[in-house]
Amino acid sequence: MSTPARKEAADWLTHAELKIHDAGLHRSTPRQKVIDLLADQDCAITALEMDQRLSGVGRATVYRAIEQLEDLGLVQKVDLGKGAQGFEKIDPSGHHHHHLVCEHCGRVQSFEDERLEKAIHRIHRRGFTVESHEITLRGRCSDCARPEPMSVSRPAPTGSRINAGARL
Amino acid sequence: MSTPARKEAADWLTHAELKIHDAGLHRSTPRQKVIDLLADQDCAITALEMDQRLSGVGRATVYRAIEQLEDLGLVQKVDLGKGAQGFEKIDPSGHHHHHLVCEHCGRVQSFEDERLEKAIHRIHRRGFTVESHEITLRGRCSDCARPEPMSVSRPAPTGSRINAGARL
DNA sequence: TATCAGATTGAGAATCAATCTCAAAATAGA
DNA sequence: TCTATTTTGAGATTGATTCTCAATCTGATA
Ligand SMILES: [Zn+2]
Ligand SMILES: [Zn+2]
Ligand SMILES: [Zn+2]
Ligand SMILES: [Zn+2]
Repeated sequence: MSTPARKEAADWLTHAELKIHDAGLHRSTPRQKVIDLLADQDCAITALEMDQRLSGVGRATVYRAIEQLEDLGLVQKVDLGKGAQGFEKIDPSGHHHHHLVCEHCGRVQSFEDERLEKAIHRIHRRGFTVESHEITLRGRCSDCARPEPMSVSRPAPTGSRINAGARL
Repeated sequence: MSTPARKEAADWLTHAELKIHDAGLHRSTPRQKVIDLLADQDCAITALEMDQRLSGVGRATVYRAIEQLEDLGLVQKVDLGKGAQGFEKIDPSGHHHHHLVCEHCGRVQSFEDERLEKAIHRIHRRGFTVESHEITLRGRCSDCARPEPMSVSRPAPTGSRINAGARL
């Protein structure tokens, strides 16, 4: 397939590999696996999930690679709620999305909103150089509509916590 | 003093105590200390910091109280960067601020922007009920202006990681 | 005020993510 | 090929958060 998303992923991969090389880093198999996995994702993935999915790559290497990619401006951390941290690639074109997180089941959706981006870019505070921004909308997805019956515990719905980019 | 901030703090405290009571929770000294401490803060404070500042209150109680207050919609978690989680009170009036986080030293400033709020409120996605939002701008504070000389390590500036509401 | 069911507490253990260590292995360039 | 550098990963360590559960406290009622 050759959806725009797939093209963007390829762009990012090329761009990432170039920057890695320029930084004088070696081209090692374990790190490359981490990069390839990130290139495949449309949205955030946690470090631990990467570690689980990548056989033949040590935990330390996963965390190290993520940190290097962060330093090179190739990936960014995103807050997935409930204290979970995820990482997703930063597209060189600047194209990006933000997140809707269901407080109840933890499901994550992505969204884009041009008006919001404009408002963000208009913000300037003296003495502070803004380099990036993160926006998270919290609430309830359709599966978890309120009002919740006054049950004691919260039987969280099943399913992946991260739902790749349904562009609504 | 009786600044607007101080008044808001008092409002929150009253509101919080009422909600605690309505929820059928007892009025215990340890939990009250947690609530009082939160009422005093203008911006986010970490759970561990609360634990350190509160003598005569067990760690478990601090975390428990925070969770209860979260469930009652009285406090919210905020991402302070570097994986640090903070908590701050939610004013019943809906008045709130967002955060600027220095990627280099971790300093946190708060800001308000009406235009941004308007843009946020205009966002609607079918099947998702937005209940709250979190916005974080990342970058460099004046003390940590780029470009950073190609030093090996990062000598983070000293000082508190959280800088209360300088409304710029 | 006495009583008691239910709420609350906290010391310490347990869990879980993330970081660190360092000897061994892999890489890039000469 | 040779070697200086970079990279790796198993396991130990750290640090934050959660859990456990017997002892204590509270609020409501008699
Ligand atoms: Zn995403
Ligand atoms: Zn944006
Ligand atoms: Zn704040
Ligand atoms: Zn807002």
